[in-house]
This record gives sequence, structure tokens and C-alpha cells, in this order.
Amino acid sequence: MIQLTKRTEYGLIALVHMADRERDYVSVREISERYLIPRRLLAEVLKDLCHARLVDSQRGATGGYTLALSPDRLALSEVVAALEGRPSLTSCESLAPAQHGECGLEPLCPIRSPLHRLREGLWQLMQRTTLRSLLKPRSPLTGDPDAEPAVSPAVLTVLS
Amino acid sequence: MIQLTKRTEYGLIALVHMADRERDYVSVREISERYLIPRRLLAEVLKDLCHARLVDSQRGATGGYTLALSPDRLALSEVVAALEGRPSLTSCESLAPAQHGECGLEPLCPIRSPLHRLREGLWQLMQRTTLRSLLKPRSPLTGDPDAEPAVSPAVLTVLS
DNA sequence: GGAATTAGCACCAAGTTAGTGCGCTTTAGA
DNA sequence: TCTAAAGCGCACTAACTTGGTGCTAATTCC
Repeated sequence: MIQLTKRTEYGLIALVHMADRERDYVSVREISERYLIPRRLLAEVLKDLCHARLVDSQRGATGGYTLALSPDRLALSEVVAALEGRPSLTSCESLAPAQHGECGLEPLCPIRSPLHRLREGLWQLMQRTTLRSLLKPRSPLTGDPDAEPAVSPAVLTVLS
Repeated sequence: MIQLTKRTEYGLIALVHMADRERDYVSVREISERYLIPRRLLAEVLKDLCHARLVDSQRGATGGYTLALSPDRLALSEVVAALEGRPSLTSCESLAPAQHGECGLEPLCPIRSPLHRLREGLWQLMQRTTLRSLLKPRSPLTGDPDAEPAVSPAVLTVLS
């Protein structure tokens, strides 16, 4: 299936919210109540993002989480990688980490290499989608909302 | 998760094989034995592709399946749509088919619209990936294997 | 008629994901 | 110093999705 998990969705919502709150430490409770996200699940997600060094945590009474990187430097690909692993598109890739360079269906899995390229394209899409571009229309930080497209066209030429 | 299903993988392999066999009707058995794919499952897949009008079927003793379209006209997106539905990326999209234009998390699902754009980008990628480009290196039909890139860069500018 | 094929449907098993329980540690503030 | 609020960590359950199978037609060639 080609779909982000709930965990990733929740993580992105939380990251956008944290970006709005600038450098404050914001609690899991605040986010979960605001967006009606199960609190314990969101806590797991933010913990993982913390392990991946995308957010910083502060324990204790007034603790919470805050962005570890500027929204300009935080790519969607990093969030996805942290919360669901780097996508593999085909199953053989995830099982056979480039041994012969072939999957179980010996010399003739005819779709492998072009699909690999497609995956790379998707990955580039995600690498070029920054947290900044996710919050563009509403962020007080952005002077010109339309100055920066969510995905830069130029990069995608690597696909060819 | 961002990954094609086995069904889609099997379907693509079968389509590539059928492209090689030109206009012959090729049986499920032949493909399943050649690529070691479970026969009954492949049969289900090809049945679905037939319903989607991507292949034609012939019943009876010497029956089988054959491509209904030229490999140049058969896009990866159609295969994916037929076998696993058009991808939605976020869960709310698949549940709320554009009513208010909002998901359950009322006015403030902050990630919806930019992610929507990303999905469109992915979809364009798949629309531009033809069956022809999947069989390029081995197809006897293609004079110049490198003449046509798997994904045309130009199209992707629509993303911006 | 018999063998090989697609068609259709229901079903099962395994894996993944969403979500929860529970107890611990850390910290600010009364 | 106590307490409440927060993060930390792990295990666990329930629901859903996916991969795969069984069985029984209907069709067509020899």
C-alpha cells in the first residue's frame, strides 16, 4: 500500500504544531487534546522522533518537546525514516540487502531496476519536502507564502 | 507504509512477460511457473487486471491473457489503481471524500494540503512510468534502450 | 467427453498497525 | 519536601491488511 501510517501523520501534525510554537517546549497532552490524537500513541511517536534527533525533549513538570532543527532543515524523508523506515517499494529489496543484487526470483525479476528508480524519485520528493513547506500558508515565520514551492522541480530531473 | 503490494509486483511481472510475448494469449500457469509465483494468487491478480481492462482474457483450453493496450499506453498508475486502489497518503483522504474538504480533525489538520500535493507528485511519477519503460533493457521492441527515460523530468514541474 | 483454462467467491493464516496498561524517572513549584 | 505533571520504556491486545488457498462453476480446444 502506498500510504503513510497514522504514526507518521501524527508526527507531522505534532512537528507543525511545534514549529508554530517556536522554541517552546510543548507537551504531548497539549498536542493530543488540540488535534484529538490518542495521547499515549502520540507519546510513542514523539519518543521515536526524539531518538532520531529530530526533536529535543525536556522531562519534568513543565517539560515537553521542541524542534531540534530549523523547519528549513527538517525533511519529510527524515520523519518517514524515523517512524516507518526507509521505504523499499518492492518486497525483495527489504529482504535481500543487495547481495547478488537480485531477489529470490533468480536472474529475471524484470521489474526490479526501473522500480528502484521510481523509489528513488519518491524518496527525493520527500527529501525536498521540508517542514517549512508543510506549514507555509499559516506560519507567521514566512513572509511570502508562495515564495517557496513544496517540491522543487529541478531536483526531480535525477530520475531520468 | 510506502510499499507496493505483492499483488502489484506479481501483476507487473506478468504484464512485462505478456509484453514480451507480443499478442499471444499466455496462461497463468506459464507465468507462475516461470517466476515462481503462487498460481492461484496470480490468477486473482490477472482477473482484476482484466476487470480493469488492462488485459484481455480468453477462456478454454488454449486460453490465457494478453495485453489490452500497447506497452506505451499502459501506465504504472493504472496497474496500481487496479490492484490496490489509488493511493491516498493520509488516512482522512480515504475516509472523507472531499466533503468540506476537511478531515475529522476539524478546521486544522495542518498537513493535509501540502501532503496532497506530494501525493499528486507521486501519482504523476506513476502515470509517467509506462510498461514500456519497465521492459526497456530486454525488450526486442526497443531499438535504443536509453532513448526514453523511465520518468520524464519535464512533467514533474507540475508539482510546484 | 476430457483436459486445460479462466471466473467467482469464500475462507484462513500471518503479519502489520493502532492503541493501551503500567510502572518508572525527572523536574518545577507550592 | 511533597506533589503533580511531564517524559521513558516495555509489553501487550485488538483490529485490520495482506498473502495465499479451496472449491466449484463456465468455457473452449482437441
